[in-house]
Amino acid sequence: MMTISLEAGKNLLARLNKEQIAAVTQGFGPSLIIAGAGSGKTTVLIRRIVFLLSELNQDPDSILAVTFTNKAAAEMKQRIKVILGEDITRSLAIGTFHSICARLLRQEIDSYEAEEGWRWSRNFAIYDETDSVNVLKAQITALNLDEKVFPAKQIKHAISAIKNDGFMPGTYANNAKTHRETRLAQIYASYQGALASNNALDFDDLILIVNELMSTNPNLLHRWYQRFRNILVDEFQDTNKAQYDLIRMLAVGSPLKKNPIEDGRERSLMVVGDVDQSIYSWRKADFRIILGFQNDFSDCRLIKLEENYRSTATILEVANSIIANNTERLEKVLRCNRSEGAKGQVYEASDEIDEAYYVAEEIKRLKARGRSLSDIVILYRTNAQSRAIEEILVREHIPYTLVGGTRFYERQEIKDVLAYLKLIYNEKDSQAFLRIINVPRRGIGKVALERLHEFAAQEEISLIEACIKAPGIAGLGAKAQQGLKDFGLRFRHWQALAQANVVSELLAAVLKETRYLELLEEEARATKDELTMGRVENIQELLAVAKEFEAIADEANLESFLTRISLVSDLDSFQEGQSAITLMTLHSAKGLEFPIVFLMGLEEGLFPHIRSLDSPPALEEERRLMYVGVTRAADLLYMTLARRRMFQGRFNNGAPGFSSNYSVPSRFLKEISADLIIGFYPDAKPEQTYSDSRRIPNSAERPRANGVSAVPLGQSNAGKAYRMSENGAMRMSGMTGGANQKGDRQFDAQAYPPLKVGDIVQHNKFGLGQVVQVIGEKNKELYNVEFKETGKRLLDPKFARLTKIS
DNA sequence: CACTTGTGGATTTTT
DNA sequence: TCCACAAGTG
Repeated sequence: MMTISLEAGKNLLARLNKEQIAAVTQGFGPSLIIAGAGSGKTTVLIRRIVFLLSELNQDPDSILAVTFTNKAAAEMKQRIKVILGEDITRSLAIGTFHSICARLLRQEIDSYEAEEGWRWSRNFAIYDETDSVNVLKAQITALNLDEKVFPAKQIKHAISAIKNDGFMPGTYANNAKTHRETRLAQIYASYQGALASNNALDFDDLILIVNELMSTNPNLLHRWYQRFRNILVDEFQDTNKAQYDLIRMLAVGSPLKKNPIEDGRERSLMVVGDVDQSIYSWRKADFRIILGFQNDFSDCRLIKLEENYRSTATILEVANSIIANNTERLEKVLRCNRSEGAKGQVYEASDEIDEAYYVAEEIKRLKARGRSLSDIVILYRTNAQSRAIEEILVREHIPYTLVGGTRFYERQEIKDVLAYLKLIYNEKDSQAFLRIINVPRRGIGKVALERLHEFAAQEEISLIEACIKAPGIAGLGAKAQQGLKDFGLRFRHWQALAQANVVSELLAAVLKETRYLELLEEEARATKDELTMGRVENIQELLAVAKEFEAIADEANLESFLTRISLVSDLDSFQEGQSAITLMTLHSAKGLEFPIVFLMGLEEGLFPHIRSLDSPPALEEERRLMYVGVTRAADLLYMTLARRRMFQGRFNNGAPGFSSNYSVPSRFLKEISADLIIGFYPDAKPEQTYSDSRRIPNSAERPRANGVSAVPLGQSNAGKAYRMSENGAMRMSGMTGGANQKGDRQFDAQAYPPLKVGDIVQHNKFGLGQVVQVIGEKNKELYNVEFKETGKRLLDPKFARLTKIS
């Protein structure tokens, strides 16, 4: 390893400023790096790792580097590999909290037993949002609770929050105060028990269980404490309590707070973050952790990277003038390294179609002026906004890559096929079982499944065993009996195959023997259905993914394949440099940089989002999101808004929180000094629009996406078609047919008695509640009602039947 | 059991 | 608008 230092050492400090050098070359101990947007923190992190290895003589496997996305981890590894070579890079632990914890649990979970006696084994499944919500639904029903009062999705979010705060079911139950908290504790416990019986963990468990292991098992903690002597955490402002507890335990070797980092050996802990870019509080990230870090580690070094190398002076000033309106900040000034640059360009469109046309026209002009399409990104607050711009981009023949939205691994056909692999890997995974037991059709319906469950419970055998013995189940049709038995035996055969074959071969065998792909191909040929054709392609793509995985993975087995795909996001497969513009949400854009940025939908109620308007901290988070968006831009910044926006099939009126047909420009626009932007005249009506003479015709006359035919009318509600593009990112290539624009719909102003704050009301689902807020005016108001059972809810009196009491 | 039709209800961000 | 799920039909 000594050979590294000369070559690497020389370049290690090249082109770094004083603070960056200080961060890279500091000695051991704890440090906090406050890194403003565009201040080169990734470079610092990478060089710091190289410095630890080559100059401070640290072992590669003493390094733990936590990134926010898998993509960031992959990039970091790639750049280190170039400097230090493959062997060393391979032994570095670089990844997200979730992937690192998953890997650790594959080793350690056998020694974990919950208070309640639940256990998991190393082949645990990782449940995604859908799986978790389904389990939760079943539990809520089993507890005889009303799904209307306890909506599974909302409960999932609540449990997630509890887990991210580090509470196990028992602890939470003991601390439950309100009636609802007691109920929640009950649901939490039965949910967790159900996960255990499926040998499954959800995303949050990955971190929570590692925490439990570490804090209850001193030997185990000590082992990992000995190993990870150099810890680096990126995007530290978006760390939650559970994650921070874990880091602190690993750093100090004890679950108790305030221990010094000392064990007679050299250790370091470097966290890097920017309070102004904290945008994940809804995932229980807490930027106050970064503020408290110096207290927890009193000998902490503080280094501020305040030199911005990315953006023009104007763009930085725009960002600064916006973020200056926040109160909860850590003092920091971004110094600019570039010239003034062009002013921010604002366009007030008449509606979202006009807005999209403006962006498309501008992109064409930029291209004509020699800009590459890959230099351009379009950012928006909500995924739903992508639809309007996509349609125009397709129409104008501007290629684009969509990041987010419906992800590859969430598509039906992919989930189906993967469910086979998951079940083969973890036989207890009932979600996987339910998904595929009748896919393809085996003549097994609801009744047959109930019988099967009863039988399995009665005989105390697994569902798979029960399948094999299905001919012995009374009251089951011959078709179902045979179907179940065949499936059970076939399944055992696949399990045997899995022992001796690589993933792609196993996958191919499953596809062949189930005839899944064959049936799909037949259907595609027969119907010429775009959607089905896309599905066939997606499955072929999955096979390619498996093969690629085998080629590059360190351990190319089923276990690491499944772990990996459970934790990847759409963003992770996004590659820069393609000849296409990029579309994504502001959240996805964190950590990325583009020469040209379009921020769309700058309207009150959309951005800042309606759900944030009545909460000052939430509003500050929206502002940070705006700050993140602006600071993605290096050269040019565009901001657009639509005076009228089609929302759920109608214009703003009637949509929650909008009190008029016309939207109000985002307050963030008003916070920008007027001399930094052009095109924004808060009171003027837009004069010329791009779409006046070419409003989108209805779908029948619309141009076809990429030359393929649109979805036939009858299929319009069957879903969306997606196709893979060359780089593995998704592109929407089908259009939902049958849509026609009816224009503005009239409301008959219904006669309902207006309510005011303080009124007590009765709702037939939610029970008694009190109006705490009235939003909007006249016949369009909405009521924020606090219910005894369910808490606050925003209700539209046009839909919700509210009866005034008293 | 599989498929069609109808209705009600919902709307942020994602590892 | 559009999606999920319930109810109804072959």
